[in-house]
Amino acid sequence: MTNETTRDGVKDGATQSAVETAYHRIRHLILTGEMRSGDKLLENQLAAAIGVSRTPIREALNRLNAEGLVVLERYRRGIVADFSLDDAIEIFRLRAILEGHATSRAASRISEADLQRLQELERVMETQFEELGWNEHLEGFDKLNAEFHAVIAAAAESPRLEKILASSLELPASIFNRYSEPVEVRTRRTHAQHREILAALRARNPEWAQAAMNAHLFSLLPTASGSLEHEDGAK
Amino acid sequence: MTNETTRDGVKDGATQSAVETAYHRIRHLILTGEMRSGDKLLENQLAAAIGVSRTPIREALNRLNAEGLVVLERYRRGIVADFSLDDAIEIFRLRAILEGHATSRAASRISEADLQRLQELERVMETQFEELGWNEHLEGFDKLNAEFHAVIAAAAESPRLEKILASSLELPASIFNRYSEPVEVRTRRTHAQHREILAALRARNPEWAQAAMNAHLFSLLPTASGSLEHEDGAK
DNA sequence: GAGGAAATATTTGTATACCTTTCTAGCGGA
DNA sequence: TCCGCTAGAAAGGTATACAAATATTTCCTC
Repeated sequence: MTNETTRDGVKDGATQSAVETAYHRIRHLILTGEMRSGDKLLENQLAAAIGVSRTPIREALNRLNAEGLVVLERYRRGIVADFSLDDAIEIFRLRAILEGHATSRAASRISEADLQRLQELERVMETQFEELGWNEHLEGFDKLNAEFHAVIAAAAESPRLEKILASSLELPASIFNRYSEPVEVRTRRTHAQHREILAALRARNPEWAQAAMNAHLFSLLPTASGSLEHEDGAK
Repeated sequence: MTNETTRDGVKDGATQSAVETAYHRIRHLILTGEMRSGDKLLENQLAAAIGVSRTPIREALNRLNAEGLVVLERYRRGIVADFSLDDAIEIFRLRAILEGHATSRAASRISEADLQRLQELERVMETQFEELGWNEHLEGFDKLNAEFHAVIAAAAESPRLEKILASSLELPASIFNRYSEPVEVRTRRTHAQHREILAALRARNPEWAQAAMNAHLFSLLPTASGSLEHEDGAK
């Protein structure tokens, strides 16, 4: 039940390739906010930092470029992509459409094991929230929440849909936190919504499941004019 | 509008990079059916054929792998992806969802120039069909039809949506023709549907436009059991 | 002739060298 | 001071060399 990434599970020795290493390292830098929008991505510098040559670095940057996380132009140095409010809105709208569809399909396909996994994930998220409070639970929450959504996407049994959700519609957590409602407002509602999605999946009710997922995502969707007064004046 | 295909144009304009050349050449080989599912993609062989080194070939193959057109496994030679009937159904379903959404957005955003471009494209398609007949018009049709859909996708003004439609949900024409209804059945209906989509866009009616696009795409969607009896016996 | 292990040939993965283009610091003139 | 220009430096693009792994052939045993 606690298997994280060992799909085949035979041997985890598997010596990750240099481009896999580079890809995950750079992606992590961006998604966690260690590198911010506009930061320069110099191939030599990254190669030295990660300990491989420029070749795998270039391959990793190209993948991240295709996913929209970095911007590459010929002969120009790559930079971390900038996400405007409009970008965030667009991503959430597309996520809602595609993840709603995925949830609908998942409702009639998901296995009992996956349902239990979802319940366990949500239980841990809520426990950590109660124990650690609003801010300290965030790091663990992001990871667990990502798996919660990934399990549902996988249960839809549509490999291209799963891939699009995992690769093309990612948003750095820092950007998300910048544009969305503050964590105090959305945390309790998120947990209630997760429980409702789980209930709809258990009931194997595609329409309900889709609607619940849509409600969840649209509730997080930032709006251009209305809901940003809470932004702190500093910065 | 965009003057693509500037092969060695008279203008000094932007000599295409080696990876762009390789990417388009290989992609064309696959989409037109010159290379079929399962065919081996040897880097050295492609490099020699296209006249560049392995480096840009590898970059092109990686892009095509991300788009789902080729399958790469570490240390194994790449092969042209295989598209099953289920794959074709999945792609058309996702296209319908996303392109329907794009058409809805386009209805309230599309420019007069783009509307005229769509009308012109449809006019040429119908003219060529009348003049060349069912089979001979196909090559030209595929290109014009692709632009018809691309203009609408661009008019939606959602760059990620446009990119997903252009890159992640492509299907080789040969595969499409294998699984879909024969050209004699679908050609006239396709033109009627294009006219309806155009009318809905002109009327700036998002719901109508989305529904018309969905009808168009779902009418092309192959079904697992019902609609393939027309397949000629020679299998 | 079949099966399988070792030897050989191919093929991909990575590092490095070299070329082309962009970036930047410094200079000179208005 | 502010442009504009121009080398020199820096960075990305491509070709090539070499290492690691796979694919194929050879050859032995039965």
